[in-house]
Amino acid sequence: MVQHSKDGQRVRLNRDRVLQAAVALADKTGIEALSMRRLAQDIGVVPMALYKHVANKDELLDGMVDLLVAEIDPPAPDVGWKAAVRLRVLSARNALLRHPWARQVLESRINRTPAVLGYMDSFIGMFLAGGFSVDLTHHVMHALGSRMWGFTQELFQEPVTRAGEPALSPPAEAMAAMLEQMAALYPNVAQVAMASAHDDGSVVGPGCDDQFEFEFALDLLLDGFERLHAQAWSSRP
Amino acid sequence: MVQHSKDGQRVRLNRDRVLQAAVALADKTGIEALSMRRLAQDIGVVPMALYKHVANKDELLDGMVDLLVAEIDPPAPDVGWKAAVRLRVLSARNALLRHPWARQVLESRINRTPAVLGYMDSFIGMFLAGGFSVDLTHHVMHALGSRMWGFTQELFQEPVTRAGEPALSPPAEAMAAMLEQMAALYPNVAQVAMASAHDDGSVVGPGCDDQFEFEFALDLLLDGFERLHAQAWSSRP
DNA sequence: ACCTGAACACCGTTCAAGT
DNA sequence: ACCTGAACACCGTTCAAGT
Repeated sequence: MVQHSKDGQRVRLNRDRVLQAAVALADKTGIEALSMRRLAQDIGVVPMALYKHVANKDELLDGMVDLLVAEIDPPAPDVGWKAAVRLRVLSARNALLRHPWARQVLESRINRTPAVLGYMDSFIGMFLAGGFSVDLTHHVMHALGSRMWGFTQELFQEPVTRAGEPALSPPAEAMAAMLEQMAALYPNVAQVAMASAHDDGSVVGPGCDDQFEFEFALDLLLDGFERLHAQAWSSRP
Repeated sequence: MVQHSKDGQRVRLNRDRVLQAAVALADKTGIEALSMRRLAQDIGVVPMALYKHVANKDELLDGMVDLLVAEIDPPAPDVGWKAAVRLRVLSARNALLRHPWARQVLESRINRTPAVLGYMDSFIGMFLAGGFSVDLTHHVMHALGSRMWGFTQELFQEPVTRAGEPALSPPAEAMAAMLEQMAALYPNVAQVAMASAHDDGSVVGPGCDDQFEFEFALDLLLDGFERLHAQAWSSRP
């Protein structure tokens, strides 16, 4: 993993190399396996060498988020606020799908680096450019919440499969018995799960189309925003 | 912290005492400070004693979530689905405000203990009882997402103040200078922040009414659900 | 200026031994 | 049956020393 230049000399470590390596490692092994020591080992350097380029692990994580933010598309020009917001949120979502660690990192910390503030600023700008009042924009941003980052908490989330381990599932009969017991204990969960499983033909698993669910909620909110804007809604009485 | 019965004998440790102590410790010192070793010390027992009552730290966290779920009110009878859902989500939110660690714990793991599944089941039951199709209920649950747990990612979240440390803020002139710089770099953020600060008279801080923002988004979604239900919306073409 | 080694104060968890 | 002590394989980070 140590990078060498043509003449065999070590490439000098710098902040960007550290952050890129951290993202690559987190992508590959998951966020729990990302430690300063493991990262250093991956780069081919002693743990303490990292501390010349990031102050501590928190700053490392901030830097990783900054790299993620840079992957999100800028607002599309001339498509109207609604399409612009929609496209951008879906672009953020795509960035998140490429970096599964990002959701947890975004959720577990206050993110106020210049890159993050810049993203939020240009996000707010889409509503203002669409003629939204500052007041409505404020509340609408809150309503979007984590959707602005391309995620919401998933309801029927699958267990995180560590990179490497295969997700081994119990044999079919055991599965059927489990389902039966589930249906007895949690009839409503079962009903919803059955219905969506029937739709897409998968018997096990929730059989949800994540993308559909995400856009369903996103559009509900966007439609709500549109309605409020049309009626010149204000939070002030 | 060691509990003794009247005759001075040690009260026998059990799973519930461990979980209660864990919740109390997390409430008091924050989730980062909750370690098996620290918890054991708090209870007055050697670390390994805990492992007779919880398999590992993950199970401890699951158990803590179960205690939280038990604090959420059951569905209110005879008020209609919309009021029932609204009340329950706000009850979940209150439970979360009492236990600041819960949001992170809920977000960082798959929660599928019987207590959690029971909560989800009865939550789904509110929509079904309101005449929602299984299909619509399914998507509506996804749209609620983490709002079902009483939270969404807060946009302008304050830094977490560790229990104990005072939140010291820079002097007023430094603050003003910072705001000016902020406004130059992130004009849209500044505009939104200024407007809401003006509303409630606070100059520093975002000046958001969390409760208002939460209910704003919640009601947008609930209104959207109502509209879809009224028009017999289905995800199947 | 940048990297290193040794050390400190922590983790979660195992195992074999105590009562 | 329940608790203990010692040990293992990890953490993030400090400090003083090397080149």
